[in-house]
Amino acid sequence: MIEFSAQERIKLAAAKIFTHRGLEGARMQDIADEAKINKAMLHYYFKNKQHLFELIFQEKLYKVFGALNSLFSDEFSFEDRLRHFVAKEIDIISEFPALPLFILLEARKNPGILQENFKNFPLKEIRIKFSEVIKNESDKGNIIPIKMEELLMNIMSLCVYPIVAEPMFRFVFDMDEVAYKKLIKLRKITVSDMIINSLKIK
Amino acid sequence: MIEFSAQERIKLAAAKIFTHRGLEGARMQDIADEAKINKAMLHYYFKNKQHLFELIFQEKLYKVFGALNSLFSDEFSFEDRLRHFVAKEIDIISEFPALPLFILLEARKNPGILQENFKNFPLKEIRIKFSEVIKNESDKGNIIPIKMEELLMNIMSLCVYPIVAEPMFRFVFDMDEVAYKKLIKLRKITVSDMIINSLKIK
DNA sequence: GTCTATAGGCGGATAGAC
DNA sequence: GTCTATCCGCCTATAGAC
Repeated sequence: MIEFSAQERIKLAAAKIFTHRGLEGARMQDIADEAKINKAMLHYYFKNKQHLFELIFQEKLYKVFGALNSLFSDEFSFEDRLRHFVAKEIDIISEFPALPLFILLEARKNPGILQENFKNFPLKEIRIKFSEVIKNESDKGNIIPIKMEELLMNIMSLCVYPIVAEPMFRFVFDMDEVAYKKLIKLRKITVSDMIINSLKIK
Repeated sequence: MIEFSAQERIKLAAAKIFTHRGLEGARMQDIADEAKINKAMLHYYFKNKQHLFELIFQEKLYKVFGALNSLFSDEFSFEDRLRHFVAKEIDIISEFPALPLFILLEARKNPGILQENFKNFPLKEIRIKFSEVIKNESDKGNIIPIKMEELLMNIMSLCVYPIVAEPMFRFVFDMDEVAYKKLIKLRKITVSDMIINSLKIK
């Protein structure tokens, strides 16, 4: 069992509380309890609640978007890279199921927050690269032509939403946690299959 | 222009503020302002914040699930009903884009809330009916066999997530609001096509 | 670095006049 | 039914002892 420093424990605790309850819903006392630390110490290590929040927000944002890079590799076929991306995205979101919810809620409350926390990330390059990859594959006759936006949106939706919406789907389907986790794991295959199938030339 | 009573204005305002900011993020003052009414009047018409919140929550929940019924009609083909359901779901969510976010956030904070607010809704019957419909179609050789859970999850994900995640996708794709709305509208067709295509027997 | 005690403000709720 | 004034508790933040 690795020991974490106070600072690390606070960050882990803050990530958990903020992602589950949002900025307003989170209580500094709850973060302190979770970190097994005195409430005053939060203000010693991090100036204030807003400050701590922004730090966590930025870190999580980078993590979610970082997975996009697995779409660009020369070693593997386009199909393999898609399968890999789907599996990775499902793993990342499964680790923090409330994370997209948290990011989206904050982005709706504060429309500029994505820009502010994302200045150095090469989004434009990723867009261009991914468009090129798709164009390449369709020029070679491997897949139908499709807009980068539509494809990415479909993949993300099929991967992310079932995890984010676990409480709702489990309620609708009357499933227990174990059965649901199994279903999500299975989706690494079924979602990949569905996406790849939709790209096949008829 | 129709005039709304104070009570109606409060409910509309509360729906807007709660769905955008969540229970703790919402300010009674903001709801009052939005309803063009005095803050004290909120407590005259509705006992307190919690009370008002639960009312709105329940109403919205019924609306989201009500759409499921369009999957069962004798007049239309299975394919047509799927197309209709997709279009309806996209319309409902577009009207209140933050609604699923709000429901999911609250469901994570308070796991029992769905049960509590949903006692009289015939979820079990809907599950059974939908399974039967699918079984029927696959027995007739119209579609591949598929689990009710998987199909519904795919449809909901492809419809709901792009609307819920508008701030994020617009940021990633660098799109303005008009272009994004157009893209979503187009999805009534593309999502239906994708779903129906995935059910086709090869 | 850690903790206790407390300041200070925000926001939900209510009293009471009209 | 409507509004103003005000109360009060909760929660962030800080002062200050150790």
